Amino acid sequence: MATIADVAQAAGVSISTVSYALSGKRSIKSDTRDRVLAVASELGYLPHASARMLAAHRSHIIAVSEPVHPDTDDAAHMAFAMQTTRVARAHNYDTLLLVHDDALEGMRRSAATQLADGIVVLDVDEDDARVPLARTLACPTVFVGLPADTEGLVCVDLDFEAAAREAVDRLVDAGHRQIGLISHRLETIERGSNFPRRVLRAFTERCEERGIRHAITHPNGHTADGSVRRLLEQLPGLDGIVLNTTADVASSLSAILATRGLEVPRDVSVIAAGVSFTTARFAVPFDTMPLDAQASCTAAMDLLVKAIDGGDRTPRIVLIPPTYIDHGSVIARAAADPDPGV
Amino acid sequence: MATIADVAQAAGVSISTVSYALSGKRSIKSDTRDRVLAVASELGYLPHASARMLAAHRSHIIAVSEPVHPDTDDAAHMAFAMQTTRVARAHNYDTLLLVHDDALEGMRRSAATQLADGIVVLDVDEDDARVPLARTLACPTVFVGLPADTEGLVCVDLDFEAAAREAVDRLVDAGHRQIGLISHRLETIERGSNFPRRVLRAFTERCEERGIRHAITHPNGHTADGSVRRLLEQLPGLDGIVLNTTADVASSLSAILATRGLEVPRDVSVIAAGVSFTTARFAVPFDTMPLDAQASCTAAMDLLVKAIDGGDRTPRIVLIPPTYIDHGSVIARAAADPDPGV
DNA sequence: CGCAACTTTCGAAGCGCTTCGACGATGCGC
DNA sequence: GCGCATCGTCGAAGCGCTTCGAAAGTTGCG
Repeated sequence: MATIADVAQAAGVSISTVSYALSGKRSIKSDTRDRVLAVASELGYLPHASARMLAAHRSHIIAVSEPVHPDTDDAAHMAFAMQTTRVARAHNYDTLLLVHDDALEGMRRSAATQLADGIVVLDVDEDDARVPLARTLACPTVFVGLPADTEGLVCVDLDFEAAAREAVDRLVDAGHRQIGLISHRLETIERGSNFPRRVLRAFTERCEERGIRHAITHPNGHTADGSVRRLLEQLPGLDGIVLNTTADVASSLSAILATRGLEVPRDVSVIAAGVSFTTARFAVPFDTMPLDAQASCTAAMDLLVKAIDGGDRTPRIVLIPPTYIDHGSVIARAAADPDPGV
Repeated sequence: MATIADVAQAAGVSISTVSYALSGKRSIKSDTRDRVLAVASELGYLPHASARMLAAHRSHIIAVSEPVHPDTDDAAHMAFAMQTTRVARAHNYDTLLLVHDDALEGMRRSAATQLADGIVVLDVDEDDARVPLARTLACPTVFVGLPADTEGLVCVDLDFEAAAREAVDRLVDAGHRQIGLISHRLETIERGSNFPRRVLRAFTERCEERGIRHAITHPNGHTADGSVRRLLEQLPGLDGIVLNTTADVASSLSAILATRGLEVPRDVSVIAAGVSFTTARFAVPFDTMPLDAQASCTAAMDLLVKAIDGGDRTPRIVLIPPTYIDHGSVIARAAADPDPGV
């Protein structure tokens, strides 16, 4: 491996000149700089990572805390971890994956040893133990997801409330009058996941504001079987469904409605809101406002880099407005509002 | 952050004594050592990662190359990345995630800058560009998966051939006489994935050795719809199915067979071989020989650590024998072999 | 009692880089 | 033509740790 000393010698300049030529932190005469760069690339010189870290007090590594519970939705988590990594690279950072069963230990260690310049916390629970920990760490930290107490934190998340409201509004504006919400399994919610509750709350509020009959159900297995039955019991004239659930439940919905003679969108309109899978490949693709890993991770990384490089650690909550993707699963009903609005 | 100098001063010894007391690389009188350890934990001392790396020529970081193609099976990949990380921690290594679109650049960089002590290459293609690259790197590398040319490499993989043979044997021994294989989509195979071909080959060979009628099909969508139709065309008396395909295709199988009046296992026995999803939660759970991330990653990490710490870089191929998990989806047929064997 | 052989601890030399202060060389104004 | 600011470069001081060699202090044996 070539060192900076090799480059300096080959280019006939001092070590510091090479360093400045490569970093651009001081001006170097352009022909000297060109010579240094040429020699460096010829020798295949790349600075030794730990030497650079030690001298510059900067590791260019970001730790990603991704805990894994039994009911973890692997595909969704993967997307976030991958996106975080991809976005980090765009900022010239590498990512260290922390999945140790004790997520706290990993965060503490990578902060204390200064292995990481910053931390991204994924899959945040309502009452997440990583929240109080982050408050004690000197290491800049960004949460992707909203814990209950956000005091002093930097958080990024999809605006689930807005997604729920928009789903209701779209259905109501298109003339729907009996709307059901298929939520996540109760165990998921009880385990502490936060966003399903936010959707529940906003859904209920908006339906009530608009004076619409509504019902909520939680699947108990991995299909929409029981959910559909319960919704129809409560809303015999069910004409709209909002989905905020898992991929397996959502993908089973059309077939299960079909067994009751209901077709999407002919009889029932469907909108997925704040879901982490794509509905495009379903037999009947549903309109969706996805929980977009790319948007969240990009915003989170911007904030993190700003905190690391710019020293701006102002606490803040960034809610990402949902994007509506139309797949034709919502149609206007006979009793449609004369002014569809939106 | 406390440094080693702080610990030394507080314990009234020299820096090197602290270092040896903590590393155990030289003997230190036990009461001195205890005092040092006590002071260190009292001050919450943890060695500065990059200083340690620089001095010890060891980063305690392993790079994990996980490329992402359009048809990537996210959940399966996640499992491997997570398992690798977990196993690495057990060896006191952290993992750096390399998912940059140019996987080669990441490997080259982390090796050249000595950011990583070793590399784990996941999701290996038949003709993987990372193979020739690894041969040029000084950094110990382990492949999880088998490329076409394994010359000089260290590779770990499930013994897919054995899994395919065992599936055939189990079915034949239980009296099945017309066996179909539902493989992966052709585009996946053409993209370069290796293991589907190994399964195809071994399946065909074994069926011919045992003189059994057989057929192979590739799904073209995300359900088993067309596959079942094609198999039944070729094998009207189809009584056994081997699955080596994706989760969505597999999970749709029972329902699709049902539309033809076929029930598992009453009419058709099913075995999944070398699949990366769990069949336990299917409506009808299938017997399976899973592609087990934990087994592969553990074996890979053992080899990698042996290469890093022990300097043993002998090329070798480790094939992990499949484990058969019985869920009752195979039953004996009328024409059963008098000696079920196995 | 003296010397060899340990045992225990220390000092100092790096690891390869960044960065600060300084120094000679130029350019400019008066 | 002299002083002053600016430019381009260099030397050296770390960053916090590991590790080698050696210096004390101890023990054992002839």
